[in-house]
Amino acid sequence: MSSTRATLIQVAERAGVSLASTSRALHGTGASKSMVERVRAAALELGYSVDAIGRSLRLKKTSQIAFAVADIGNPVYVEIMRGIHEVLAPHGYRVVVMSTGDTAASTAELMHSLHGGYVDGMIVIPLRTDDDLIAQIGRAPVPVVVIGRAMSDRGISSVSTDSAAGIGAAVQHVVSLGRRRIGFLNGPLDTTPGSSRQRGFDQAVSAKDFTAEQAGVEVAADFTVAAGITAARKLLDRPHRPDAIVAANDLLAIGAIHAARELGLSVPRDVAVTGMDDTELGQVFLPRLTSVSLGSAERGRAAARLMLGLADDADAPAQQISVGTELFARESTTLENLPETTE
Amino acid sequence: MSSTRATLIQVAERAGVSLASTSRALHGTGASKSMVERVRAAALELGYSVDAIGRSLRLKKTSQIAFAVADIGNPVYVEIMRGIHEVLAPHGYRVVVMSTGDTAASTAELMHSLHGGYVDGMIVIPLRTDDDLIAQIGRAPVPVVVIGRAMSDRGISSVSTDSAAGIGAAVQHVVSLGRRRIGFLNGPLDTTPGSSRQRGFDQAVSAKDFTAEQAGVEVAADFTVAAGITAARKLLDRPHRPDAIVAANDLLAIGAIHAARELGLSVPRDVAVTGMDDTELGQVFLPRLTSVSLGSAERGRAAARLMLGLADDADAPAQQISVGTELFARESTTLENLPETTE
DNA sequence: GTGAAAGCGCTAACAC
DNA sequence: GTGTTAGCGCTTTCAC
Repeated sequence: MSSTRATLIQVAERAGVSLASTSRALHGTGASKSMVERVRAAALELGYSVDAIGRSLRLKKTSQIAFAVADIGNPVYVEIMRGIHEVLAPHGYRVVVMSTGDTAASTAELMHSLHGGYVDGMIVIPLRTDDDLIAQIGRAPVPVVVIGRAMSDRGISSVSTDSAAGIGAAVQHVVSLGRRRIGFLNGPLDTTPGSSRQRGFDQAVSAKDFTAEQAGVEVAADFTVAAGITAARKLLDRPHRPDAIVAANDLLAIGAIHAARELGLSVPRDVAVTGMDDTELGQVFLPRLTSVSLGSAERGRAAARLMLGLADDADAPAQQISVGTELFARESTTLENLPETTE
Repeated sequence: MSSTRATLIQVAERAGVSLASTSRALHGTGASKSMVERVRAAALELGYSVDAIGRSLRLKKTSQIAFAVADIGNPVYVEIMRGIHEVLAPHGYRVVVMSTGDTAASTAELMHSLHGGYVDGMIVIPLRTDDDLIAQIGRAPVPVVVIGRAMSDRGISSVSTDSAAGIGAAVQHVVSLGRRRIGFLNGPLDTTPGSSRQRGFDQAVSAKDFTAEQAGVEVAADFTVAAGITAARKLLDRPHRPDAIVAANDLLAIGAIHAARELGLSVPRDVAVTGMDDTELGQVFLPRLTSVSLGSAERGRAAARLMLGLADDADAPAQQISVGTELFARESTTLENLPETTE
C-alpha cells in the first residue's frame, strides 16, 4: 500500500525507449509492433497504470461527472442515479455524488464549486430554483444538465417530464374508480415538483369533464413520509373527508396510508391513495402503491446522454428531452388482488 | 460556460506579483497583509478558483474517497453513505460512488482500478470475499477500509458489527413473545452477511436456553424483496409452518410479509417477522418492521473516521471498530399499536 | 516510427 | 516577506 506507483518515465527507462514512444505504445497510436511489445512488457513488469491526475491535467478532462440532489435518501434519486451510471460508466466516467441542500442558494453555491474543475460536467436536480441559480448554471464552467424542469429556453439542457399531466392521470384514475371526493397531498409549493404538481391538480379539478369534488389540499413540509403523515392527518380530519388522496410522490402517499390507518380507515376501501415516481419502495409497500411513473431510470439515462453530447461539444445548442408518464394501478386504489385477511 | 477559467499565473500578473506570492497569499501562509489584499482583489476580479487537478498533481492528493457497494439500490447502503458523507464532507472530501458487482473477482478488479490514482482511499463493502480479494486489498495503492467483516488480523482496517448476535437477539425476541416454531430466511451463504447470519441462527437455535423449535431455513437467491418472496413461500409451505420468521435483512423480511399475505396469513398474528438493518424502508413499512439495527449510519461514520486516520498516516496499524446492534420491536412482531382494521 | 521538449496548474523548496 | 524555479505525470506537437 505504501509502495509508490510506477510512472511512465520508469516504464520508458525499463523498456529502453523514449517517454513519448512509451505513451504512444500504450495508447496504440502510431507505434511499431515491436515497440508496443517491449513497452507492454515493461509496463506489466512494473505494474504500471496510467495516473488519472497527470492525464487529467494534460487532457483537461477528468472523466468524472457530478450528480447533485437534495437528498440521496429519496429512493427516486437512487433510481435516477442508476440510470445515469448505466449510460456513463461504459464511457469511462465516474460519478461523484453531491448534495445540493434544499435551497436555491445552496444549489447555486454548489454550482460555484464547479470552478474547482474536478468534474467534466454536472447533472443536477434542483429542488428549488430562482433566477440567480439559473444564471449561475448558465455561467457554469462545465456543461450542466438539469433534471426536473424544462430549461432549454434559458439555454440549459434539461430532462423534464409532465408531472402535471401525471397528477391529472392520477385524479382521473381514482374518479374512474368511482371516487367522489378527491384530496391532494402536495409537498412545498415553492419547489419545482411542488409547483408543477399543484398546477396539475388545479387543472384536473377544474376540467369540464371532472365530475367529482375537490376535497381539499394539504401541503406537507417536505417530500417525506413523516411530513406526509402530518399533512395527511389534516386532510383526513376534515368534515367532508376525501375518499381518495392523490399524493405528489410515493413518500407522501405512504405517509397518507399511515395517517389513514391511524384513523382506522382502510386503504383503498375507505380512502384510495396514489403516489408518484413509481419507486421500488412503493412497489413493495403493502398495499402495493398505485403510482404515476415519471420514468426515473429513463430520466437518468436521458440526462446522461445529453451530458455525453455536451462532453463532445460544450457549445452545442441546449437540448431538451421529455420523458413520458405512466400510471401503474395497484392495490392502494383497486381492491383486485387484495387477499382477504383480517388483521 | 465556454469562457476559460483564470489560472494562478493570470492572477499573479494582474496583481503584479510573483506566482509564489500569489499562491501564498491565497493560502494565507506567510504573506504580508498588503500582499494578501492585492492578490485577493486580483483573484476576485478574475473570478479565480484554484484548479483541483493541478493542485492534486502537485499535492498527490485528490480529496476524493471512493465508496463501493454491490448495489446502491439497497437502502442500507444509502444510509451508510450518508454517514460517510457526514464525516468526510467537512474535511473537504468528495465521495465517488462505485459498484463492486456481486462477486469477489469483480470487487478485486475494482480494487485494481485504484491504481489509477483518482481517489485517496476507498471504503468498500464486499458482498463476497476470497483470499485473492483480501490480498488485493492489502496491495492497494491507497488506504482501504472494509465495512462488513473484521479484517484487522489481515492488516486491513475494518468496521464490523456482530450480526450473528443480532440474529440471536431476533430469535430470542420472537421466542420471548411466545413463538414456538422459528424459521430463518437467509440470503446466499457464500456472502459475508449470509454466512455470519447463518452462524448466528445456528448458534441461537442450539443454545441450551433455546426452548422453541427450529422450523426450517431457506436461502434466498439474493438479498432482495423478490428473492425473499420466493424463498419465504417455501418456508411457509412446510407442513410444520413457522409462526415466526427471522430474516437476514429488511428486504427479505418484507418479502416474507408479502409471501405470508399471499397465503392469507396475518403478520404478526399468524407469523411474526423480523428484519435486520433497521432501514427507513422497514420503519415506514406496514406493518412497521421489527428489525435489528446494525448501526448503518454509525458504521459509515466509523469507516469515514478510520479513513481520515489513514489519510493522515497510511502506515498506521490497521484498526478495527465494532458497532453494536440493537433490536427495535415494532408491529411485525408485536400486536401493540396495531390499530383494528378489517381489510 | 521514434525522440526531444514543452507545458497543463499548482505548491514548495530554495535563495535573497 | 518576496521572487525564482523545479517538478508532480502525462500527452502531443515538432523535428528527424
